[in-house]
Amino acid sequence: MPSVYDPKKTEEKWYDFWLEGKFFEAGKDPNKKTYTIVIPPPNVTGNLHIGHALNNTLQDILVRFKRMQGYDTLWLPGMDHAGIATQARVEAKLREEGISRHDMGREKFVEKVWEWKETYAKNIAHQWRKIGISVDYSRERFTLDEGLSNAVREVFVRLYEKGLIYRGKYIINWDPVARTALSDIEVIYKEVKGALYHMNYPLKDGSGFIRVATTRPETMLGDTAVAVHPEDERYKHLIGKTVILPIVGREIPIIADEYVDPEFGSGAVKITPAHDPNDFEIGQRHNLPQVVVMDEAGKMNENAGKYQGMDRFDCRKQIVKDLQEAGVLVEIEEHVHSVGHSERSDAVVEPYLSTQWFVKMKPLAEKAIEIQKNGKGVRFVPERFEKIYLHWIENVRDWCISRQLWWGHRIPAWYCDDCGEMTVAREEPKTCPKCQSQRLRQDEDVLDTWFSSALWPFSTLGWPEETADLKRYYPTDVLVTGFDIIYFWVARMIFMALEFVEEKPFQDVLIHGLVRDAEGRKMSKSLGNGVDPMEVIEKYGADAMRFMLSTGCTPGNDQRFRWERVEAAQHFANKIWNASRFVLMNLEGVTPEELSLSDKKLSASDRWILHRLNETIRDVTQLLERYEFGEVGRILYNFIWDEFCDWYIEFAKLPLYGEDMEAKRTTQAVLVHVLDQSLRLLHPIMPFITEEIWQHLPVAGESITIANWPTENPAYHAPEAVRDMQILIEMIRAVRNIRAEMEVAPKHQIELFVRPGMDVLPAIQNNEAAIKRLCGVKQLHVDPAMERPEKAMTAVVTGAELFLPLAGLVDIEQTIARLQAELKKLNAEVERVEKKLANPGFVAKAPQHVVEAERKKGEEYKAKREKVLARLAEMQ
RNA sequence: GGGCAGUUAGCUCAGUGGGAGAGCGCUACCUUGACACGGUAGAGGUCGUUGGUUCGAUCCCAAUACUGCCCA
Repeated sequence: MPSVYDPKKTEEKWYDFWLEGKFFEAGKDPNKKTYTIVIPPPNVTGNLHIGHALNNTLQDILVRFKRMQGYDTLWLPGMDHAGIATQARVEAKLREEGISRHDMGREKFVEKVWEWKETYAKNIAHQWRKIGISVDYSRERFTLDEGLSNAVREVFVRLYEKGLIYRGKYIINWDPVARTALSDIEVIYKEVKGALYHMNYPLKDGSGFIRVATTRPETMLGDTAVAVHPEDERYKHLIGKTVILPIVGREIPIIADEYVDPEFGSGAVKITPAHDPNDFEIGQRHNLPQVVVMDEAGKMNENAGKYQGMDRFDCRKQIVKDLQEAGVLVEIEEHVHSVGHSERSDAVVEPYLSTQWFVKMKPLAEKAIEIQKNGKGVRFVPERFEKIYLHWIENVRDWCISRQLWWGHRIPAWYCDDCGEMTVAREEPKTCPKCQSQRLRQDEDVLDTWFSSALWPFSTLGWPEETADLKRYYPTDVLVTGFDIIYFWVARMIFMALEFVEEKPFQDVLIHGLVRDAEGRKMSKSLGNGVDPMEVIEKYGADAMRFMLSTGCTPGNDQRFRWERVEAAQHFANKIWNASRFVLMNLEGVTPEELSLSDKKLSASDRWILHRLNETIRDVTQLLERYEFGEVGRILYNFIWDEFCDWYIEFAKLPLYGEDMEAKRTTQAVLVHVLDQSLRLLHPIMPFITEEIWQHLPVAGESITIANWPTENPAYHAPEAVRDMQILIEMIRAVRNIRAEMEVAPKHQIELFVRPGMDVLPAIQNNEAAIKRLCGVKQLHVDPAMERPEKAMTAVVTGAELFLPLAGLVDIEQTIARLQAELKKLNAEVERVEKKLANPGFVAKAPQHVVEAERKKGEEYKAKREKVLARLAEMQ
């Protein structure tokens, strides 16, 4: 084994090994309990970003953990066709070649997208294996594959038949760049500096004018009324009168409607029913005409008169100029307001009147709200996200599901060219059910991508067929995802599942944060600050990346990506590697039988590390159950590095290099056991390096991926060994401290006198060799009754006094200074404890064990202080 | 406007109703038979501010300031 761990040489090898062994395939043992996760399907067009790496790592940790615990684990992989995103990218590519999708036609274009899909799906699959995820590829799904498309149709038809899907002409959010409708949540509101334009609309009777204000003056071309509040004294006399719409010349009425806020602007508003959602509703109440003045690309249409063909923003400039010249526009006021932008194209969203398909949300939401409120709902981790979810689902509006795209699930509705009848069906109808005509046309639109994603937890398991997988693995155990798609995805999966499978889709939802850049900014293409997980793996290995991502944060919180942290994780991997090298190098000629721990005589350090291993097993297991990955990482890091490597291995060198064969065997057995168990505990986080090392161990089985998860062994419970080790460690540190202060060369062996109390005497006597080795001591004298040596450096530790007669080096001044510093600390501690114990409230009300602990501490501090004072008295 | 997070060592972040922690960085020493991606010893914080609850608050509660996110 080389002295530096090289992830590149090992990672690829083991992933192939795992696949060949089919360790990740579910369903091998019907007697096992199941543990199921469905992967949040990444968009098929694109690379996995560092957020996917985090998301996948967390799931992999859970699945590997449960697999080792003996569950029949199914982690089901798959990808999403990502309608707008994918289509936009393929269109952009075609545009470079000077082709539009309309040139190609629908069929050819969709074929082209499928080609792209194949390329990118391969790419993502490759990235999955690099990250090391333990998914069951035999069950991989794609949102547009046949089974899932059947599920989509089934759901659509059933909802339609129930009256929960309808088609109608409403104001929707229109993306003029992607030229499609959007749902409410695909609109992102941003604060934008704009202006409020005040205009005087002249009354028809010549008696003056009425002032209205707007932020979108170009929409005035579509005005069909002016509205005022019915109780507004300023305008009461004008209700029912007519104004002449400037430029257009259309006569429009002044109407009264409660919706108008008399406080805002002039208290009178222009009404554009075809270009504003509120105006649309007012228009419906008052039977106003709806004049659409723009086309699908955001250009002014034939209803815009001389502005026809102009872009909406150019038109705004021109119309402002014209209105100013006409004396209609009387004031322009700076105004900050929030403007909707398309989540995908970032285009300013246009409220637009058009015919679309909708899901009626209230009845679906009700079920979800009900189970959540009576405690049978989904458990959100962290809890606070439940409120966010509930608030949304309680206020949800109908969902616009039709998209004017070609890439996606085509809406299963057909129109008869002869009688106009619409048919919604699972299979394409041959003839019109009303007039028997064969001239049927399928609806051109496709469904919102999230419609199919909403079915993911059950459609991937075979629904609507009652498959064995669906029976066995549904509902899933946990969904792991980011808070940014709670509305888009989590909420929709829940209400769809409740409607169609009548059971919630997952027990828990684990919400994680974003991975931000080192400055805390969101990673984005436009900033170019994204981190490619493949680059991280290339440089540091997947294990280091996984350790860094999964242990770098608290649940639900964002984290910053810092290369130094990946480097630290890499160093940790290397540390484990070298500790393992040490163990393996010292096993020559040992048979696996000799490594059995039973009937071995254990030393204090053996019992100590085994006791600590027990505690580590307990903590890691509990923390994983609670999704506390950050704590798991820290605990394993500290146990392996600070306790196993820094102390146990150093203690182990003595028997390993010594003559006592029995002691040597014992140490070897403990080393192998602790290493084996540590590797298992670490495997879910760092799968590659743990498999690599584990396979070198004499106790290894087929694969660590299916090795048993460690459990506590009560036989190794040894709190007294912990106490002994604490004393030894304190002593060793004190000696090293003096050596460092006195600049004693590390190679220079010294003489050490120890005057222990009777309570610590056995611990010291039993470990004299270790003390000598770790302190660089050639002669060690231990005697509870010893006389203080002349001219010696002195230290006081718990239960013992140390004397170092450093010939020619003893510095009285420095010793006094150090003892005085120690005295100062002890004084402070004693004072703090005594003050506490002097407080009758504390003694009376604090828990008994806390008071006891304080008393004990106080006594120890005082005893130590006495010794320090005695030493000082002798020297001064 | 409503809601939710965060504010702890130079930096990035953990954490706990009872003696403040890690990684990186910094200082000194050390290539000691696993590891310089290392070892040993150290320096460094009135836990945002102000009140309250409590025997005791960095932790619980309230207010407040700043930062960020979500919703309208």
